[in-house]
Amino acid sequence: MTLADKPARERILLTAHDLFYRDGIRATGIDKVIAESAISKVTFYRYFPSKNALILAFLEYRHRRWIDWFNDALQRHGAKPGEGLRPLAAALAEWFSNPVFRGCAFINITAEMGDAIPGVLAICQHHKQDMLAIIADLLPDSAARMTLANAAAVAVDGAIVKAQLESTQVNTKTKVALQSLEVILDALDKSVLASTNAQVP
Amino acid sequence: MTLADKPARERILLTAHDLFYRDGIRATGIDKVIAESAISKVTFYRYFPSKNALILAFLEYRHRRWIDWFNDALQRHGAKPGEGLRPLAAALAEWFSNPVFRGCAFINITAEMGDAIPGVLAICQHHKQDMLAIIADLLPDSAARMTLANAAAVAVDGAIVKAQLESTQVNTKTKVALQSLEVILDALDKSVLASTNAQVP
DNA sequence: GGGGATGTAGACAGATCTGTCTACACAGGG
DNA sequence: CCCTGTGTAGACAGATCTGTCTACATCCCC
Repeated sequence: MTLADKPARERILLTAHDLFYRDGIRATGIDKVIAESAISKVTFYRYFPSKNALILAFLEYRHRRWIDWFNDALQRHGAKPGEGLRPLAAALAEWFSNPVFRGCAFINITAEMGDAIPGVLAICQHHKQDMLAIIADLLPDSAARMTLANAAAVAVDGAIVKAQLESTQVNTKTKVALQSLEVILDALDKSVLASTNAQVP
Repeated sequence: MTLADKPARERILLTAHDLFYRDGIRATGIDKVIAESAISKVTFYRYFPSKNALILAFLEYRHRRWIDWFNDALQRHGAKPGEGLRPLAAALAEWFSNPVFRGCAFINITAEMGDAIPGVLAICQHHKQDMLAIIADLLPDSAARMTLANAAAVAVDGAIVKAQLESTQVNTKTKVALQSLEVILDALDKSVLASTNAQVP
C-alpha cells in the first residue's frame, strides 16, 4: 500500500483518522492504532505524547480535510457566491453515498464525549463556524443573510444525522435525508427571493 | 431522596439513565451505576444479565419518557392536529434550556457506537419514526404532508445538535439553534399554505 | 568508522472494566 | 422452625487500556 511509504507521523494520523471516525474514540485503543499503522509503541509516543494529543491532532486533520472536500464538492456542483443553497444538497449527496460515511466527526465526538477532553468542544464549534461561513457565501448579501445561513447549517446538520441513522439501514440509503434537505433549502432560497424582492404575501 | 424508596430495578434504571445520558455509554462503568444506585453487584446482575441489557433497557425507558414529554410539551404550547409546526419550537426551547440537556440520547448513542450493540440502531430508528409521526400530526392532510414532516424532523434534529454544541458554550445559550429552527418551520408552514392554496408564484 | 536520529519488539506497571463467586443477613409464609 | 426470596459486602478472574522502559537494529551524514 501507498500508506507504508509515508513518514511515520502521517501514517499514524491517517490510521487513527480511519479508526476514530469508523469506530468512535473510546472504542479505539492506542494499541489498535499502533498495530494498524505498523509502527512501534516508542515511535508512536515520540510523535504523540498521549492519546488525547492524538485525538486533538485527528480533529485538526479531519477539519482541514473535510473543509477542503466541502469547498471542492461545492465548486464541482456549480456553487457560485450569492447564487443560492441548492449545490449544498448535491455536495452532501456525494458524501452520504460514500461507503465509509458515518456522520460528522465533530457531531459524533461531541455526542460521545462532550467536553471530557478540554479543547474538543472549541474545535467542534470552530469547525461548524467555518462550515457556516462557507454556506453564508452561497447567499446574496442581505439583512437576513446570516439568519438564513444559520438555518441552512442547521438543516445540513440535521440531514447529516438523518443520513447516519438511515445509512446502516438495509437498502433505504439516504434518500429521505437528502429529499428533506432539498425541501428546506428550496424553502430558504425562496424566502431569500421574497425578502430581496419584498414580496411577502 | 425519594429514589431510595423505589424498588431496586427502577432505582438502577433511573441511575443508569442519568449517567448514560450525561456521560455517554462507554464512559459509564457498571460499577459506577451500582455505587450510585446504592445496590449490590449481585442485585444488579439479577435484574440485568449484562451491561448490554441495561443499555437496551435504558433506551426503551428513555424513548417512552421522551415521547411522553414531547407530546405533553406540544399540548402545553398549543399544538393542535393540522394547525402547523410552530409549537415545535416552543416545546424544544423548554428542553434546550434544561440544565441537564445533552442532546438526543438516540443520536448520541448512534454517534458513539453505531450498531456495535445489535438492536441499538433499530431502536433509534424506531424512536425517530415515532417523533416523525407526532410531527406529521401537526400538519394538515395533503400530498406533501409526509415530505414536509420529514423535513421538519430533519430541522428538529439539526436544532438539537446545534443546541448541544452551543449549550456548553459560555452564555450564548441556544438562541441560534432555536431561531434557525423557527426560520425553517415558518418556511415549511408557508409552503403548506402555498401547496394547499395552489398559489405557487 | 562513529554517532545521532529513527526505528522495532515486547515486557511491564497500574488502572479500569465486566461478570462470577463466596459468605453472610434477614424477613415472611407454610 | 425452616425455607425461599431478596438483599449486602467484597474478593476474584480475565480482559483491555494507557503509558514507560529496556534492549537491540538500521541508516545517513560527518
